[in-house]
Amino acid sequence: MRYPAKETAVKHERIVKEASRLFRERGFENVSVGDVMKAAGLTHGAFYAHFGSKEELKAAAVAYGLKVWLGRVQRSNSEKSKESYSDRYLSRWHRDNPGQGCTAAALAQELARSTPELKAAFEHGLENILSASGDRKEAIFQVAAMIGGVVLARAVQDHRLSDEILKSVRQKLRSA
Amino acid sequence: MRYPAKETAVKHERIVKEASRLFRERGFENVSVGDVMKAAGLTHGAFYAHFGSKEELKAAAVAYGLKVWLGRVQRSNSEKSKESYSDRYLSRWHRDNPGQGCTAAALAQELARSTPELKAAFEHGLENILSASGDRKEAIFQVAAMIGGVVLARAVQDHRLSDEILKSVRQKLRSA
DNA sequence: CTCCATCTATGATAGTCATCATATAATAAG
DNA sequence: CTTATTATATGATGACTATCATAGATGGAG
Repeated sequence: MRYPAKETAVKHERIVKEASRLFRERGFENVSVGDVMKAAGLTHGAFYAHFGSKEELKAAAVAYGLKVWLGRVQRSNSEKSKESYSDRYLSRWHRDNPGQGCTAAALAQELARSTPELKAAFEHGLENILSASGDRKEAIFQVAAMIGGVVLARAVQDHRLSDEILKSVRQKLRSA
Repeated sequence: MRYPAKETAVKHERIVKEASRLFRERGFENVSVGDVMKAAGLTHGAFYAHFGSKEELKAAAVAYGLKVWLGRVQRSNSEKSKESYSDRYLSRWHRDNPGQGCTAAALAQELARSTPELKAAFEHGLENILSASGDRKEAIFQVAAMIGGVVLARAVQDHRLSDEILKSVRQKLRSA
Protein backbone atom coordinates (compact mmCIF):
# COMPACT_ATOMS: atom_id res chain seq x y z
CA MET A 1 0.00 0.00 0.00
CA ARG A 2 1.76 3.08 -1.16
CA TYR A 3 -0.98 5.69 -1.07
CA PRO A 4 -2.44 7.23 2.10
CA ALA A 5 -1.78 3.97 3.88
CA LYS A 6 -4.28 4.70 6.60
CA GLU A 7 -7.16 6.29 4.72
CA THR A 8 -7.07 3.52 2.17
CA ALA A 9 -7.73 0.90 4.79
CA VAL A 10 -10.58 3.02 6.15
CA LYS A 11 -12.10 3.32 2.72
CA HIS A 12 -11.69 -0.38 2.11
CA GLU A 13 -13.59 -1.11 5.28
CA ARG A 14 -16.25 1.43 4.40
CA ILE A 15 -16.78 -0.29 1.05
CA VAL A 16 -17.30 -3.63 2.79
CA LYS A 17 -19.63 -2.13 5.37
CA GLU A 18 -21.80 -0.33 2.85
CA ALA A 19 -21.86 -3.39 0.62
CA SER A 20 -22.94 -5.53 3.55
CA ARG A 21 -25.79 -3.16 4.33
CA LEU A 22 -26.91 -2.71 0.72
CA PHE A 23 -26.77 -6.44 -0.02
CA ARG A 24 -28.96 -7.17 2.98
CA GLU A 25 -31.42 -4.49 1.99
CA ARG A 26 -31.75 -5.33 -1.69
CA GLY A 27 -30.01 -8.66 -2.33
CA PHE A 28 -26.79 -9.28 -4.22
CA GLU A 29 -28.35 -8.96 -7.63
CA ASN A 30 -30.05 -5.66 -7.03
CA VAL A 31 -26.95 -3.83 -5.89
CA SER A 32 -24.43 -2.77 -8.51
CA VAL A 33 -20.76 -2.14 -7.93
CA GLY A 34 -21.52 1.49 -8.69
CA ASP A 35 -24.17 1.62 -5.96
CA VAL A 36 -21.72 0.34 -3.39
CA MET A 37 -18.98 2.74 -4.41
CA LYS A 38 -21.34 5.68 -4.42
CA ALA A 39 -22.46 4.78 -0.90
CA ALA A 40 -18.81 4.66 0.10
CA GLY A 41 -18.22 8.08 -1.47
CA LEU A 42 -16.18 6.88 -4.44
CA THR A 43 -16.68 6.25 -8.14
CA HIS A 44 -17.23 2.87 -9.69
CA GLY A 45 -13.82 2.53 -11.37
CA ALA A 46 -11.92 2.77 -8.11
CA PHE A 47 -13.54 -0.46 -7.04
CA TYR A 48 -11.04 -2.67 -8.82
CA ALA A 49 -8.16 -1.20 -6.84
CA HIS A 50 -9.77 -2.81 -3.79
CA PHE A 51 -11.34 -6.02 -5.05
CA GLY A 52 -10.77 -8.31 -7.96
CA SER A 53 -14.43 -8.79 -8.69
CA LYS A 54 -17.92 -8.32 -7.33
CA GLU A 55 -17.74 -11.92 -6.22
CA GLU A 56 -14.85 -11.10 -3.91
CA LEU A 57 -16.81 -8.22 -2.45
CA LYS A 58 -19.75 -10.49 -1.72
CA ALA A 59 -17.48 -12.85 0.20
CA ALA A 60 -15.98 -9.99 2.20
CA ALA A 61 -19.42 -8.58 2.95
CA VAL A 62 -20.75 -11.94 4.11
CA ALA A 63 -17.74 -12.57 6.33
CA TYR A 64 -18.12 -9.11 7.83
CA GLY A 65 -21.85 -9.59 8.39
CA LEU A 66 -21.37 -12.86 10.21
CA LYS A 67 -18.61 -11.39 12.36
CA VAL A 68 -21.06 -8.70 13.49
CA TRP A 69 -23.67 -11.37 14.15
CA LEU A 70 -21.24 -13.38 16.26
CA GLY A 71 -20.46 -10.26 18.29
CA ARG A 72 -24.13 -9.73 19.03
CA VAL A 73 -24.64 -13.33 20.10
CA GLN A 74 -21.64 -13.21 22.42
CA ARG A 75 -22.70 -9.92 23.95
CA SER A 76 -26.18 -11.32 24.51
CA ASN A 77 -24.72 -14.40 26.19
CA SER A 78 -22.69 -12.37 28.66
CA GLU A 79 -25.30 -9.75 29.50
CA LYS A 80 -27.86 -11.84 31.27
CA SER A 81 -30.52 -9.46 30.00
CA LYS A 82 -34.20 -9.86 30.61
CA GLU A 83 -34.85 -9.83 26.91
CA SER A 84 -33.53 -13.00 25.32
CA TYR A 85 -31.62 -12.94 22.08
CA SER A 86 -34.42 -14.72 20.24
CA ASP A 87 -36.88 -12.06 21.35
CA ARG A 88 -34.72 -9.34 19.89
CA TYR A 89 -34.12 -11.35 16.73
CA LEU A 90 -37.84 -11.91 16.25
CA SER A 91 -38.74 -8.27 16.82
CA ARG A 92 -40.59 -5.88 14.54
CA TRP A 93 -37.49 -3.74 14.45
CA HIS A 94 -35.36 -6.52 13.02
CA ARG A 95 -38.04 -7.42 10.52
CA ASP A 96 -38.28 -3.82 9.32
CA ASN A 97 -34.53 -3.13 9.18
CA PRO A 98 -32.84 -5.86 7.21
CA GLY A 99 -29.97 -3.52 6.40
CA GLN A 100 -29.02 -3.47 10.08
CA GLY A 101 -30.00 -7.06 10.71
CA CYS A 102 -28.88 -10.62 10.31
CA THR A 103 -27.09 -11.58 7.10
CA ALA A 104 -28.54 -15.08 7.09
CA ALA A 105 -32.09 -13.79 7.39
CA ALA A 106 -31.51 -11.55 4.39
CA LEU A 107 -29.24 -13.49 2.05
CA ALA A 108 -29.23 -17.20 2.87
CA GLN A 109 -31.30 -18.19 -0.14
CA GLU A 110 -29.06 -16.33 -2.51
CA LEU A 111 -26.06 -17.87 -0.79
CA ALA A 112 -27.57 -21.28 -1.41
CA ARG A 113 -27.28 -20.59 -5.14
CA SER A 114 -23.80 -19.10 -4.96
CA THR A 115 -20.26 -20.29 -5.52
CA PRO A 116 -18.54 -22.70 -3.12
CA GLU A 117 -16.31 -19.82 -1.95
CA LEU A 118 -19.29 -17.75 -0.84
CA LYS A 119 -21.00 -20.68 0.82
CA ALA A 120 -17.77 -21.50 2.63
CA ALA A 121 -17.54 -17.93 3.95
CA PHE A 122 -21.06 -18.24 5.30
CA GLU A 123 -20.46 -21.66 6.73
CA HIS A 124 -17.34 -20.54 8.57
CA GLY A 125 -19.22 -17.69 10.22
CA LEU A 126 -22.12 -19.93 11.12
CA GLU A 127 -19.83 -22.48 12.73
CA ASN A 128 -18.38 -19.78 14.97
CA ILE A 129 -21.87 -18.84 16.07
CA LEU A 130 -22.93 -22.41 16.77
CA SER A 131 -19.72 -22.94 18.73
CA ALA A 132 -20.58 -20.00 20.95
CA SER A 133 -23.49 -21.98 22.35
CA GLY A 134 -23.61 -24.88 24.74
CA ASP A 135 -26.15 -27.32 23.36
CA ARG A 136 -25.30 -27.53 19.70
CA LYS A 137 -28.44 -29.27 18.53
CA GLU A 138 -30.58 -26.77 20.40
CA ALA A 139 -28.58 -23.89 18.92
CA ILE A 140 -29.10 -25.17 15.39
CA PHE A 141 -32.80 -25.53 15.98
CA GLN A 142 -33.14 -22.06 17.44
CA VAL A 143 -31.20 -20.42 14.64
CA ALA A 144 -33.32 -22.22 12.05
CA ALA A 145 -36.57 -21.20 13.72
CA MET A 146 -35.44 -17.60 14.13
CA ILE A 147 -34.34 -17.27 10.54
CA GLY A 148 -37.52 -18.91 9.27
CA GLY A 149 -39.66 -16.66 11.43
CA VAL A 150 -38.08 -13.42 10.24
CA VAL A 151 -38.04 -14.54 6.62
CA LEU A 152 -41.72 -15.44 6.74
CA ALA A 153 -42.65 -12.25 8.55
CA ARG A 154 -40.88 -10.22 5.90
CA ALA A 155 -42.46 -12.05 2.98
CA VAL A 156 -46.09 -11.37 3.83
CA GLN A 157 -47.98 -8.19 3.18
CA ASP A 158 -50.41 -7.95 6.05
CA HIS A 159 -48.94 -6.42 9.21
CA ARG A 160 -51.29 -8.35 11.40
CA LEU A 161 -50.20 -11.71 10.01
CA SER A 162 -46.57 -10.65 10.05
CA ASP A 163 -46.78 -9.68 13.72
CA GLU A 164 -48.58 -12.94 14.47
CA ILE A 165 -45.76 -14.92 12.89
CA LEU A 166 -43.12 -13.14 14.95
CA LYS A 167 -45.10 -13.56 18.12
CA SER A 168 -45.86 -17.23 17.57
CA VAL A 169 -42.26 -18.15 16.96
CA ARG A 170 -41.10 -16.04 19.91
CA GLN A 171 -43.50 -17.75 22.29
CA LYS A 172 -42.85 -21.26 21.06
CA LEU A 173 -39.12 -20.74 21.27
CA ARG A 174 -39.34 -19.42 24.79
CA SER A 175 -41.44 -22.34 25.99
CA ALA A 176 -39.19 -24.87 24.30
CA MET B 1 -59.15 -17.05 -26.96
CA ARG B 2 -59.40 -17.48 -30.67
CA TYR B 3 -56.47 -19.72 -31.47
CA PRO B 4 -56.23 -23.43 -30.65
CA ALA B 5 -58.35 -22.72 -27.58
CA LYS B 6 -57.14 -25.81 -25.81
CA GLU B 7 -53.48 -25.91 -26.68
CA THR B 8 -53.11 -22.30 -25.74
CA ALA B 9 -54.27 -22.97 -22.22
CA VAL B 10 -51.91 -25.92 -22.02
CA LYS B 11 -49.01 -23.76 -23.16
CA HIS B 12 -49.98 -21.06 -20.72
CA GLU B 13 -49.89 -23.56 -17.91
CA ARG B 14 -46.60 -24.96 -19.12
CA ILE B 15 -45.07 -21.49 -19.04
CA VAL B 16 -46.18 -21.03 -15.43
CA LYS B 17 -44.94 -24.47 -14.44
CA GLU B 18 -41.52 -24.06 -16.00
CA ALA B 19 -41.23 -20.56 -14.58
CA SER B 20 -42.10 -21.86 -11.14
CA ARG B 21 -39.41 -24.52 -11.38
CA LEU B 22 -36.74 -22.23 -12.83
CA PHE B 23 -37.42 -19.48 -10.33
CA ARG B 24 -37.03 -21.90 -7.46
CA GLU B 25 -33.83 -23.28 -8.90
CA ARG B 26 -32.11 -19.99 -9.73
CA GLY B 27 -34.12 -17.16 -8.20
CA PHE B 28 -36.25 -14.56 -9.98
CA GLU B 29 -33.29 -12.45 -11.06
CA ASN B 30 -31.30 -15.24 -12.62
CA VAL B 31 -34.06 -16.45 -14.90
CA SER B 32 -34.83 -14.44 -18.02
CA VAL B 33 -38.12 -14.38 -19.86
CA GLY B 34 -36.24 -16.05 -22.69
CA ASP B 35 -35.14 -18.90 -20.41
CA VAL B 36 -38.70 -19.56 -19.34
CA MET B 37 -40.05 -19.53 -22.86
CA LYS B 38 -37.31 -21.78 -24.12
CA ALA B 39 -38.09 -24.26 -21.33
CA ALA B 40 -41.73 -24.12 -22.43
CA GLY B 41 -40.72 -24.73 -26.05
CA LEU B 42 -41.49 -21.24 -27.33
CA THR B 43 -39.58 -18.12 -28.29
CA HIS B 44 -39.23 -15.07 -26.11
CA GLY B 45 -41.51 -12.77 -28.11
CA ALA B 46 -44.53 -15.00 -27.66
CA PHE B 47 -44.37 -14.34 -23.95
CA TYR B 48 -46.26 -11.08 -24.12
CA ALA B 49 -49.29 -12.77 -25.63
CA HIS B 50 -49.64 -14.58 -22.30
CA PHE B 51 -48.45 -12.11 -19.68
CA GLY B 52 -48.21 -8.36 -19.46
CA SER B 53 -44.82 -8.41 -17.79
CA LYS B 54 -42.30 -10.58 -16.04
CA GLU B 55 -43.79 -9.31 -12.80
CA GLU B 56 -47.13 -10.90 -13.70
CA LEU B 57 -45.38 -14.18 -14.42
CA LYS B 58 -43.70 -14.13 -11.02
CA ALA B 59 -47.08 -13.72 -9.34
CA ALA B 60 -48.58 -16.57 -11.34
CA ALA B 61 -45.60 -18.79 -10.58
CA VAL B 62 -45.77 -18.07 -6.87
CA ALA B 63 -49.50 -18.71 -6.72
CA TYR B 64 -49.00 -21.97 -8.59
CA GLY B 65 -46.16 -23.02 -6.33
CA LEU B 66 -48.16 -22.44 -3.16
CA LYS B 67 -51.13 -24.30 -4.59
CA VAL B 68 -48.89 -27.31 -5.10
CA TRP B 69 -47.57 -26.93 -1.56
CA LEU B 70 -51.08 -26.82 -0.14
CA GLY B 71 -51.91 -30.02 -2.01
CA ARG B 72 -48.94 -31.77 -0.46
CA VAL B 73 -49.85 -30.65 3.03
CA GLN B 74 -53.42 -31.82 2.63
CA ARG B 75 -52.40 -35.16 1.21
CA SER B 76 -49.99 -35.62 4.10
CA ASN B 77 -52.73 -34.78 6.59
CA SER B 78 -55.10 -37.39 5.21
CA GLU B 79 -52.57 -40.18 4.70
CA LYS B 80 -51.64 -40.95 8.25
CA SER B 81 -48.22 -41.98 6.99
CA LYS B 82 -45.39 -43.12 9.17
CA GLU B 83 -43.19 -40.40 7.82
CA SER B 84 -44.39 -37.03 9.01
CA TYR B 85 -44.57 -34.08 6.69
CA SER B 86 -41.76 -32.28 8.48
CA ASP B 87 -39.50 -35.31 8.01
CA ARG B 88 -40.08 -35.20 4.28
CA TYR B 89 -39.67 -31.44 4.19
CA LEU B 90 -36.38 -31.63 6.06
CA SER B 91 -34.99 -34.41 3.87
CA ARG B 92 -31.82 -34.45 1.83
CA TRP B 93 -33.93 -34.88 -1.25
CA HIS B 94 -35.80 -31.67 -0.66
CA ARG B 95 -32.59 -29.81 0.12
CA ASP B 96 -31.00 -31.01 -3.11
CA ASN B 97 -34.00 -30.42 -5.38
CA PRO B 98 -35.25 -26.89 -4.88
CA GLY B 99 -36.82 -26.93 -8.32
CA GLN B 100 -39.26 -29.60 -7.15
CA GLY B 101 -39.55 -28.25 -3.64
CA CYS B 102 -41.19 -25.60 -1.54
CA THR B 103 -41.53 -22.13 -3.01
CA ALA B 104 -41.11 -20.43 0.34
CA ALA B 105 -37.86 -22.26 1.05
CA ALA B 106 -36.50 -21.09 -2.28
CA LEU B 107 -37.89 -17.61 -2.81
CA ALA B 108 -39.15 -16.08 0.43
CA GLN B 109 -36.26 -13.65 0.77
CA GLU B 110 -36.70 -12.35 -2.72
CA LEU B 111 -40.42 -12.08 -2.08
CA ALA B 112 -39.66 -9.98 0.98
CA ARG B 113 -38.10 -7.41 -1.35
CA SER B 114 -40.84 -7.58 -3.97
CA THR B 115 -43.94 -5.61 -4.86
CA PRO B 116 -47.04 -5.67 -2.67
CA GLU B 117 -48.80 -7.70 -5.36
CA LEU B 118 -46.24 -10.49 -5.18
CA LYS B 119 -46.18 -10.50 -1.41
CA ALA B 120 -49.96 -10.66 -1.39
CA ALA B 121 -49.89 -13.68 -3.70
CA PHE B 122 -47.53 -15.42 -1.30
CA GLU B 123 -49.51 -14.40 1.75
CA HIS B 124 -52.73 -15.73 0.29
CA GLY B 125 -51.18 -19.12 -0.37
CA LEU B 126 -49.60 -19.21 3.07
CA GLU B 127 -52.92 -18.45 4.75
CA ASN B 128 -54.49 -21.42 3.00
CA ILE B 129 -51.75 -23.67 4.30
CA LEU B 130 -52.01 -22.39 7.86
CA SER B 131 -55.77 -22.83 7.71
CA ALA B 132 -55.33 -26.47 6.80
CA SER B 133 -53.91 -27.11 10.24
CA GLY B 134 -55.55 -27.31 13.64
CA ASP B 135 -53.32 -25.45 16.05
CA ARG B 136 -52.47 -22.26 14.20
CA LYS B 137 -49.65 -21.12 16.43
CA GLU B 138 -48.03 -24.52 16.26
CA ALA B 139 -48.43 -24.55 12.47
CA ILE B 140 -46.70 -21.19 12.13
CA PHE B 141 -43.86 -22.33 14.32
CA GLN B 142 -43.38 -25.56 12.42
CA VAL B 143 -43.44 -23.86 9.04
CA ALA B 144 -40.88 -21.31 10.22
CA ALA B 145 -38.57 -23.98 11.61
CA MET B 146 -38.87 -26.12 8.49
CA ILE B 147 -38.15 -23.24 6.15
CA GLY B 148 -35.24 -22.05 8.26
CA GLY B 149 -33.82 -25.56 8.44
CA VAL B 150 -33.87 -26.13 4.69
CA VAL B 151 -32.57 -22.65 3.93
CA LEU B 152 -29.65 -23.10 6.31
CA ALA B 153 -28.89 -26.59 5.05
CA ARG B 154 -28.76 -25.27 1.50
CA ALA B 155 -26.54 -22.32 2.33
CA VAL B 156 -23.61 -24.23 3.79
CA GLN B 157 -20.94 -26.01 1.86
CA ASP B 158 -20.05 -28.98 4.01
CA HIS B 159 -22.36 -31.96 3.58
CA ARG B 160 -21.77 -33.14 7.11
CA LEU B 161 -22.88 -29.83 8.61
CA SER B 162 -25.80 -29.62 6.19
CA ASP B 163 -26.99 -33.09 7.16
CA GLU B 164 -26.55 -32.23 10.83
CA ILE B 165 -28.77 -29.17 10.43
CA LEU B 166 -31.54 -31.17 8.77
CA LYS B 167 -31.34 -33.88 11.39
CA SER B 168 -31.30 -31.50 14.34
CA VAL B 169 -34.38 -29.62 13.19
CA ARG B 170 -36.18 -32.86 12.34
CA GLN B 171 -35.57 -34.30 15.78
CA LYS B 172 -36.40 -31.16 17.68
CA LEU B 173 -39.62 -30.73 15.71
CA ARG B 174 -40.66 -34.30 16.36
CA SER B 175 -40.08 -34.04 20.08
CA ALA B 176 -41.91 -30.70 20.31
C1' DC C 1 -65.07 -20.91 -48.09
C1' DT C 2 -63.64 -16.37 -46.46
C1' DC C 3 -62.17 -13.25 -43.01
C1' DC C 4 -60.58 -11.77 -38.73
C1' DA C 5 -58.85 -12.28 -34.10
C1' DT C 6 -54.98 -13.90 -31.81
C1' DC C 7 -50.90 -16.85 -30.93
C1' DT C 8 -46.16 -17.08 -32.41
C1' DA C 9 -41.52 -15.84 -34.29
C1' DT C 10 -37.93 -12.67 -35.53
C1' DG C 11 -35.63 -8.71 -34.89
C1' DA C 12 -34.97 -4.08 -32.82
C1' DT C 13 -34.51 -0.85 -28.88
C1' DA C 14 -33.02 0.90 -24.74
C1' DG C 15 -31.29 0.33 -20.32
C1' DT C 16 -28.23 -1.71 -16.95
C1' DC C 17 -24.05 -3.62 -15.45
C1' DA C 18 -19.38 -5.83 -14.59
C1' DT C 19 -15.07 -5.12 -16.06
C1' DC C 20 -11.18 -2.90 -18.31
C1' DA C 21 -8.11 1.03 -20.33
C1' DT C 22 -6.28 5.12 -19.64
C1' DA C 23 -5.00 9.20 -17.37
C1' DT C 24 -4.45 11.96 -13.13
C1' DA C 25 -2.88 12.82 -8.62
C1' DA C 26 -0.86 12.02 -4.41
C1' DT C 27 2.61 10.00 -1.38
C1' DA C 28 6.09 7.05 0.40
C1' DA C 29 10.92 5.83 -0.50
C1' DG C 30 15.45 7.19 -1.73
C1' DC D 1 13.54 16.99 -4.20
C1' DT D 2 12.84 13.34 -7.41
C1' DT D 3 10.79 9.10 -8.74
C1' DA D 4 8.24 5.02 -8.60
C1' DT D 5 3.90 3.27 -6.93
C1' DT D 6 -0.86 3.09 -6.43
C1' DA D 7 -5.60 4.94 -5.33
C1' DT D 8 -8.90 7.32 -7.94
C1' DA D 9 -11.81 9.17 -11.80
C1' DT D 10 -13.64 9.13 -16.38
C1' DG D 11 -14.99 6.92 -20.07
C1' DA D 12 -15.25 2.80 -23.03
C1' DT D 13 -16.73 -2.08 -24.09
C1' DG D 14 -19.37 -6.07 -24.39
C1' DA D 15 -22.84 -8.81 -22.58
C1' DC D 16 -27.41 -9.46 -21.06
C1' DT D 17 -32.33 -8.52 -20.71
C1' DA D 18 -37.20 -6.70 -20.59
C1' DT D 19 -40.13 -4.97 -23.66
C1' DC D 20 -42.01 -3.62 -28.07
C1' DA D 21 -42.88 -3.58 -33.31
C1' DT D 22 -43.81 -6.02 -37.05
C1' DA D 23 -45.16 -9.74 -39.71
C1' DG D 24 -46.54 -14.57 -40.42
C1' DA D 25 -49.55 -18.32 -39.35
C1' DT D 26 -53.59 -20.66 -37.78
C1' DG D 27 -58.16 -21.95 -36.95
C1' DG D 28 -62.82 -20.49 -35.28
C1' DA D 29 -66.95 -17.54 -36.72
C1' DG D 30 -69.98 -16.34 -40.21
